[in-house]
Amino acid sequence: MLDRKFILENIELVKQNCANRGAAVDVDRFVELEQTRKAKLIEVEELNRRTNEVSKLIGKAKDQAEREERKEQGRLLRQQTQAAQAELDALAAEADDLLRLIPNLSHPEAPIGVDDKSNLELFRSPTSLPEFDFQPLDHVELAERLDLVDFEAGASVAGHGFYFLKNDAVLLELALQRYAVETLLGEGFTPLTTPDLARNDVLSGIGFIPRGPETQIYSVENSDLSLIATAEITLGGMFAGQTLEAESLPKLFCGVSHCFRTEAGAHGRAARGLFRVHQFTKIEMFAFALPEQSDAMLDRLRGIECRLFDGLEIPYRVVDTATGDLGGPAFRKFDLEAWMPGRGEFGEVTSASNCTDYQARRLNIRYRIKGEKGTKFLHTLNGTAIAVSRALIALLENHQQADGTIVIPEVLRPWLGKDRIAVKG
RNA sequence: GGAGAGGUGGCUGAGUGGUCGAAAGCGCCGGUUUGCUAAAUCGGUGACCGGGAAACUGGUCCGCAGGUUCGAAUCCUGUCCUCUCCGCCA
Repeated sequence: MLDRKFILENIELVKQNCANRGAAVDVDRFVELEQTRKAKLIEVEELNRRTNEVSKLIGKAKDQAEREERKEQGRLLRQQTQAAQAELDALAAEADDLLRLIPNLSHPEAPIGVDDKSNLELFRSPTSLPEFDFQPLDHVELAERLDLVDFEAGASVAGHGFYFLKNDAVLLELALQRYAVETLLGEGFTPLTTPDLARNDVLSGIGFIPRGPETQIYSVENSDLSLIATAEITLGGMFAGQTLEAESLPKLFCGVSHCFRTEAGAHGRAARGLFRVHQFTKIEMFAFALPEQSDAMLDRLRGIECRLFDGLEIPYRVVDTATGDLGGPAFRKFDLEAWMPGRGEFGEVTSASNCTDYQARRLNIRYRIKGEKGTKFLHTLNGTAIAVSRALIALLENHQQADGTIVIPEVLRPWLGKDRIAVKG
């Protein structure tokens, strides 16, 4: 969320930003609520002050009569205080609900537009698009021929959108994980396997809505837990409520986790095969940074994503995400879209976001500079290293050969133990 | 899952109804002393929200949420977490 004071001082800017992002939030109503809230706060504090004053006097009362008289006075004050406090709480809750709906500010260079059609292509990969002298297959057909994925079994066990990886696809998943983690270790990231569930207040701190008709999240009945949609949730939640030393920043983590998404309302749209599934494995990068570090850190995360896909010899383009497509927390977001021959178009495979202090403020993650008074909110960033299901699509489809085999890129061979996937026997 | 113990400031740790935002020690910052370092010594040293140009000042915070009371770190309830023992288990 944004700083309440900042909103009051920059009402027009915030309204314009909401419009650019397609966020229908009543900013004026928030401003009005916030102003009455402040006035009420002063009133409550004054009542508290008087209540405290009276309470202190009771201990020093000279005799029983005076004591009783003051107690009565205290009782009356308490009633008034409680009433005022209740009004304040109601105002604060309503203002807070609105505040949490206001999206982050947007980077001045982010393209302005209501949806992904306004995304701006920045550059393309050194790997050029493949030229096939045969009719390329899509990953579903390839997986079928090579016996790599069992969609039917997935559907019968857990429903549409679930799948079993099989044979070399399993080795590929492990190889991709290992490749990503090794690369990130070389970059100074601390590797973590994270919980696949998280408390709902962590979810909403990161910016997800755990329950409700629009939710993308599976929640666990009779508990405060949900299945995570990304390790961004657990990694970001690690330091909730904590104050870190400035000199310990930036902190870099890579998380290995499963991701679960209901994909409510997304059926039929590019839903074939592994593209839009309810569960996948992902290696995620997460950074806790000082404000002055976050711009460069976003470039760094994007650079790592590019290098990972360069190593996989997969063609892609990098886009600067338009304001309307940023979601709530991101200040700026770069996506890598890999070429997917089966669809004949680019499909999102990774995403790197600078969320500035938006998540940190919700999760209350601060930093302290040695020798300076007070604390400030740090910046959080996240980026996909490898989302296995989508990386598999790009890998299979781009590296397919005329003879029906898949050539494995050099970087995965040490982990896979072979240079080619072929039909068995 | 069962039985206990406990969660207090950056850390250790006192505090069982008022003068407690909280002893003491450590750490940290500053002064004095001092060839240098160390030691000694004196003083300062929590966070958040608000008011004020500032000095300063009001409120809130002793895991979290409620309750009792004029008044709660302290009493009550719930909850989360940690530790120990037992059971179960990959």
